[in-house]
Amino acid sequence: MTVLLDIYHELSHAFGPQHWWPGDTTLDVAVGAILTQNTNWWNVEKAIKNLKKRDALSVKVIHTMPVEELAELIRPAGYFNIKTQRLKSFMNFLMKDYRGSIKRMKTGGVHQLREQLLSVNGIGPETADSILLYALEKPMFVIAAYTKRVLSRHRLLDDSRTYNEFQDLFHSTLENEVHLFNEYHALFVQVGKTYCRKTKPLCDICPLRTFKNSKTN
DNA sequence: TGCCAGGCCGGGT
DNA sequence: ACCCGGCATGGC
Repeated sequence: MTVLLDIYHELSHAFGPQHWWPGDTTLDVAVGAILTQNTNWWNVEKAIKNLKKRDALSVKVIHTMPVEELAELIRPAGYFNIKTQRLKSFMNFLMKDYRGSIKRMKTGGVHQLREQLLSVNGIGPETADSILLYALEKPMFVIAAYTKRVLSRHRLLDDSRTYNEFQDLFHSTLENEVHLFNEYHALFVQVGKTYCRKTKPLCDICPLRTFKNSKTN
């Protein structure tokens, strides 16, 4: 019925299950969401590995650790000075509002949680929604640069639309289900990386080429 | 080699 | 309300 659901099925068929953040703890996911801002996931994995090796993937340890030491551990993720501050801000928030336990966020209402996350310095809409969806398992659709690019390349929604307008499109035309949103966002990243790069796009063999100019509502 | 990666902030118009 | 420079490592 809806084009967006058809696109999901096409991507799912083309790429299969994405299983982002499988078996990771709630905190692993949230830390990963901050570290991966404008950064290749491969670099983030090295930083996460460094943290785990030092038993530093915990709210209290990151909260307490000297910034120089933390920066050194997450260096491979890039922007390490700014991301050190962002991790610190996030842990401050968890200590202050949730007594240092991110799991305590799970009982909260999704809209209130989103506002709280957005108020943390260093957490914007995509990072907040990634934490809500992948860490707290709330049905919040995540919009990435790839999501915008893929949809605008196919003339389904203009790239100049805002984050919230892109998000509303998914929230209003799809069932708000965690599993669907989880897979779908990951699939947009996958198809974007494979066929929708800024330079050398492969539009002629993209699995979504037949959806060009489709109406989205 | 240069460009890019699962953004966000702060200062300027 | 936008627009833009800065942030930084590692892979292709």
